Amino acid sequence: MADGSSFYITTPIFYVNDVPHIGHAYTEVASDVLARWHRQAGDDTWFLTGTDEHGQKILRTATANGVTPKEWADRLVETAWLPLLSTINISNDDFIRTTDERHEKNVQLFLQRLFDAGFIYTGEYEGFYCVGCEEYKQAGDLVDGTGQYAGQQVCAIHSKPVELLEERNYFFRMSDFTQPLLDLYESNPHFIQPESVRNEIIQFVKQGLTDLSISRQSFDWGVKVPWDDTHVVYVWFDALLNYITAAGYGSDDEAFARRWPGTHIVGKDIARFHAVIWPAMLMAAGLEVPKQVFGHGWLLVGGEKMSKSKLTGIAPEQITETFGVDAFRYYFMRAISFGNDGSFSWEDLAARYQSELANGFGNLASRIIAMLTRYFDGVIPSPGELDAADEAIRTTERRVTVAADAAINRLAIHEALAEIWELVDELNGYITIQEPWALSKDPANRERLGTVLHTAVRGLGTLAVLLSPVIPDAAAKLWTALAGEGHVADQPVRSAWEWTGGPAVVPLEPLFPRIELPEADEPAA
RNA sequence: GGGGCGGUAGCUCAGCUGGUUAGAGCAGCGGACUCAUAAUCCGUCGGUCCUGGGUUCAAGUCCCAGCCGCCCUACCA
Repeated sequence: MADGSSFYITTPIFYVNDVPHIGHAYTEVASDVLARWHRQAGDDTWFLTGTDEHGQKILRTATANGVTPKEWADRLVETAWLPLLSTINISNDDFIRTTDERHEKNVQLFLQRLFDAGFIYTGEYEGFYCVGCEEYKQAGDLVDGTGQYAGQQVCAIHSKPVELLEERNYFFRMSDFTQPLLDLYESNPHFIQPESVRNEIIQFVKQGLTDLSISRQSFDWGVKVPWDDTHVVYVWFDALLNYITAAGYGSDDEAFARRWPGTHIVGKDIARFHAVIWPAMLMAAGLEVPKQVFGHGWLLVGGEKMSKSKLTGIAPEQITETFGVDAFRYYFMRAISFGNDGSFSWEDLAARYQSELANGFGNLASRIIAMLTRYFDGVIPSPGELDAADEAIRTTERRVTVAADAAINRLAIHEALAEIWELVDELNGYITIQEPWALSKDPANRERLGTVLHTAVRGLGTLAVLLSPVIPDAAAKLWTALAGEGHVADQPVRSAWEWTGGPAVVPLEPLFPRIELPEADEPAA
C-alpha cells in the first residue's frame, strides 16, 4: 500500500434506537485505529460512520414519545451517538444519517437503476413480521409465548408477538447472484475475513440465494420507492447504501471514484448482509464490490455475548471515567485478537492497565524524561559512538515499525500492538542494563551517558509516533514533552524510527497514573 | 437435520503447510537494582495440549467417532 493510496473505511451505521454499549464502541475504535494509522501514513483516508434511522420500530417509539420520527432520531443522534464518538475519541471524516437528503435521494437513484435494469419485480409476500427485528420470521424462529403472551407465537429474540402481514412487495433478484458471489469469494479470498466468517458465508451462499423483498407497505417511515410512493425501502437495503451515498454516489462522481471501493468493518453477526446482499446489490447496479468485509468477533462478558436485547451491555463511560479514553482504546485493541471473540472483564482491564500502560509504557516515559532532566537539565545530548546495545535499539525500532504496519494492513491490530510493545519492553531492559544512574556518577562517562539517554529518548519518540493511532491523547502529551515538532498525529508512521530527537524535554505528568480501585466488586452492568 | 468456530499452564491467549525438551503475557515464588508511576531487570514454579481410536519414522498440528461451549441455517410443524 503506497503512500497516497485511497483508504476508505466504514463502520456499520448505528441503529439510533439502540443504547450505546462497548460493543458499538469496539467497532468504532478498531475502525478509528485503522483510519488514523493510514491517515498518519499519508494515505488518502476517509473514515465514515453514521446512523440508521428508518424503520417501523423507530416510528413506533417516536410516536410513543409524542414526537415525529425525525425529531426522535435527531434527539438520539444528539444525546447518544455523537457523544459516544467523542467519548472514545473517534476521528471520523464524515457522519451520515439515513435521513440525510444526500442519502435518501441517491437510494432512490440506485433503486431506479436496478429497476430499469430489470433486477426488481413485483411479488406477493405473506409472513410473520417481528417489529423488533424489522424482518419477517420463519416459523422456526418463533416460540410459544409465556406470561402475558401465553398461547401466542412470539419472536424468539424479542419474546413479543409477531404480526401476520400480507404485502405486495418489490423483490430484488438476488438469486441471480448466487454464482457470481461464489466466484467472487473464490477469486478474492480476502474479500471476507477472517476465515471463520468467510467459511460460514460461503456455505450459506452455496445453498442458493432466494430473492429479497426490498419494500414495505405497512408503514411509511423510510425512503419512498421512486416509482411507487406507497412503498418504502426495506431498512437493510436502505442502510447498506450509506456506504456509497456518503462517498459521493450520485452526487459527487469524482469523490466516489476516488474513494470507492471501501473496507467495511462489521460485527460478524451482520457480516452476511455485507458480504452477500450488499455485493449482490452493487453487482446489479454495475458498481464495484467492496474491497473487503471484515467481521470482527463479539465481546463476551462473563462468558456470554454482550447483548443489546439482554441487559449485559456496558456503557463506554463506565470504563472511560475510571481508566480514561486511551486505556479504553488500548485495552480492546490489545486484549482481543481482532476477528475473534474476546472476553471482557474488569480484572483483566485493570491488570493490563497497570502492567502494560502504567508500569510498561508510562513509567518508561517517566524514567527517561526524569533522567534527562536530572542529568542534562532536559537538554537532549548528542550521541557519541554507538555500541551494539544502542544499535540493537535502533534495529528494533525499525523492525517493529515495519512489522506493525504489515499487521495493520492485515487488520491484525492486536499484532501491531504486540510488535510495538516489544520496543517498550526492550527499552526498559536497555535502560536497566546500561544503568545511566551509575554512569552519571563518574564525569568520565559523560559521553556514554549522553549516548544512552539519546538512544532512549529517540525510542520514546518512535513509540509516540507508532502509538498515536491507538492512544492519541497520551501520544500527544508525550510528543509535547519531547518537544517534537508539529503534531504527533502528523508524523509519518511508516518511518517512525526516523525521529532524531528535539532540542530538549520538559517534565511530564504520568501518562497513565496508577489507579486505586475502590472495591473488588464491580457494579453490575 | 445441515453447516461454521472453539475446547492448550491459575487467568487471557499464540502455536502456518505434522518434526528437536509445547510458547507468551499476567498472576505466584526467589533474587538484583534504584532513574522512574513500590516501578524496572533477571531467574523460577506451573500443562494427561477435551476424550477415545487411527494414519505416520514422527501429531497439539492430519483422519474418524464422541463429549462440551458458542453461533449460522433448515425442517418438522
